[in-house]
Order: sequence, then C-alpha cells, then structure tokens
Amino acid sequence: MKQIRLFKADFFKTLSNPIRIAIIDSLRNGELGVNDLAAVVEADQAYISQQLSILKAKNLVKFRKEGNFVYYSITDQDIFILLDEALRIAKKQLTTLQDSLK
Amino acid sequence: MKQIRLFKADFFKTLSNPIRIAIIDSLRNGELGVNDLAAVVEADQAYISQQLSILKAKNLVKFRKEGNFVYYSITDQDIFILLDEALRIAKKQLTTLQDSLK
DNA sequence: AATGTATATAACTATATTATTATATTATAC
DNA sequence: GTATAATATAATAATATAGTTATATACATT
Repeated sequence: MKQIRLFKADFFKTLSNPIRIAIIDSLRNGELGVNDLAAVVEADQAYISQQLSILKAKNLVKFRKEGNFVYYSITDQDIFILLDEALRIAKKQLTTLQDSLK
Repeated sequence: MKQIRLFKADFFKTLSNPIRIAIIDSLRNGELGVNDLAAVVEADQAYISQQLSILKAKNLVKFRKEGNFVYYSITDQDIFILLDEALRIAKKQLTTLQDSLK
C-alpha cells in the first residue's frame, strides 16, 4: 500500500514540471531531435537534455541515435490519455470554482 | 499554450506527494476527520493538516465542520479515474521494462 | 588531424518541498 | 471560566528541484 503510494506520487512527480510536460506534448505527433525540442519548448539545450534524461529514466520516452542526432519519442501513447484527463478535470474544477464565485 | 503547461504541471505537482496521494486514496469511500486521516495515513496530525490545506487550495478536497471536528471529502470523484489510470500506465511500463530485461 | 555541430554531463546558486516541533485557535465539557 | 480535545498555523532544518553556465563527449566534414 505504502509502496504503491510512493510509486504513484513518484510517477506524478515526473509530470510535475512544465518543461517535461512541454516535451511530452511536443512529442504528440512523433519523434523530435533535442535541438528541435529546445526550439519548440523554448528552453536551454542543456536543460532539455537534463529533463530528457529524467523522462528516459522514468521510461516515459525512448530515443534512437542517427549520426550526430538523437531523436526522442514517447514510450507509451497512453500518457496522453492521462494528460488530457488531467486537463479536463482541472478545467472542470476551475469552472465550478468560477461559478461559485458568481 | 505555456499557460496550459504550467497549469497541468501544477496540477500534477499537487499529486506528487505520497501523503497527499494517501489522503486522497483514503477518502475514496467517503469523508474522514483529520485525526482519522492521520491514523490511516500514518503521519503526524500537523503534517496532515498542512497537506489538507494544500489539497483544499487546489480544490481537490472540501470540508465541513461539525463541532470540534472537521470532515474532509473529495471534491470531484473523477480524480480517481486519474489515479487509477496513472497506476495502470506506470504498471504497464514497469512490466514492459521487466520483460525487456529477460 | 582540425574544426564544427549535436548532445550530455558537471558544477553551482536560488528556491521550493518535506517533515518535525512548538504554539495558536476553536469548540466542548466540566 | 478552566481544562481538554481537535485542528490549524508558524518556525525551522534538511533535502530536493529548478535553471544557468561551463565543459565534455561523440560524431561528421573538410
């Protein structure tokens, strides 16, 4: 039980950083190189690399090397179900909150 | 776009703490008082209160007061869809990882 | 071999989070 | 009103994370 909670919390922690969310979102339509990601996500190359290595460690992304380039992609597309569901719930709660303020 | 990412990341951050996960999970079957939660979750009362106030601020739990007691409950049951889906995905990835080690 | 480009890692500072302890608040019971 | 119980808040130390800068590695091209 305690183990499972640690495990869940740790999983969510991986998703709790805006740059990591941006990286995952950017990979929705397929693989991208590190520099492309840095451009799309608008963050430093070094920081992107650091976050990619966290996502890699948590098995959320995979990569393939091609010459000088490293292309990253999503390990399991189901992660987008989670992201979309989270957004839906969060939005719903926000709406409820707004309504209650009227 | 950036706003939405910050929003999502922030939402996941709320779920990235094992005590907060434990609190939410403990409220699956209905409301509980703070002391009950402290007992179930096996954490200090003060720490439970702190985490409850974070969950309250993020609108994930609501409460009602009855005399000396404060009973907390889940704002939107859909949060369990998210928790269960997260666990499913994480488990799946773990299984894939284990298989690939054979 | 020397240079350039893509990516990764290391070192580091600032800030945030965790978890504990002490104390305050609020309501009840006597 | 005083003591007691439930909960909340404040203060704080330890640790983790964020984000920047500098440097290293690895491959490609000339």
